[in-house]
Amino acid sequence: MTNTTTAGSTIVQYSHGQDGDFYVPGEIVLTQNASGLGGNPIMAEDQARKRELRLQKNREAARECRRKKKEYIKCLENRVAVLENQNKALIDELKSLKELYCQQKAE
DNA sequence: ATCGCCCAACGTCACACTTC
DNA sequence: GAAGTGTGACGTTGGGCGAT
Repeated sequence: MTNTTTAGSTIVQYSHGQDGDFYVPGEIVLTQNASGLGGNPIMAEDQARKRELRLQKNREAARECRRKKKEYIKCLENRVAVLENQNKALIDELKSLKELYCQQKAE
C-alpha cells in the first residue's frame, strides 16, 4: 500500500513495509525560508533536516496518540460492560428480596 | 465491472501544555 | 522564553460492500 499526501507545497509519500510504515521523502521545496536565511544553502539544508526530523517525530507521536486513544476507548467499553452486568445483578437481587419480603408479610 | 458510500488509518498542521 | 510533546482537526487514501 502506498500513499501520497500533499501538505502545502511539499509532496509526501509513504508505504507500508513489513515493520510498519517507512517514509519516502518527496522533493523538498525550499520557499521563502531559504531566502530568509540569506540564501545560505547550508543553513537551508539544516532547516530542511530539522523539519524532516520534526515531521518524523510528529508522525510517530500521532501513531502513539491514536494507539493510546483506542486503548482508552476499549477500557471504557469494558467498564461499561462490567457496570451493566453489576446493574443487572443488583436488579435481580432487589427483585428476589422484594418477593421474599412480600411472602413474609403475607404469613 | 464499476460506481458511490462508509470506515479506519494515516500524515500534517496548529495550538496548548510541559520541560528545561 | 525556546524546544519538545500531546492531541484535535483536516484532508487523503485504500479496502470492503451493496446497488446498478
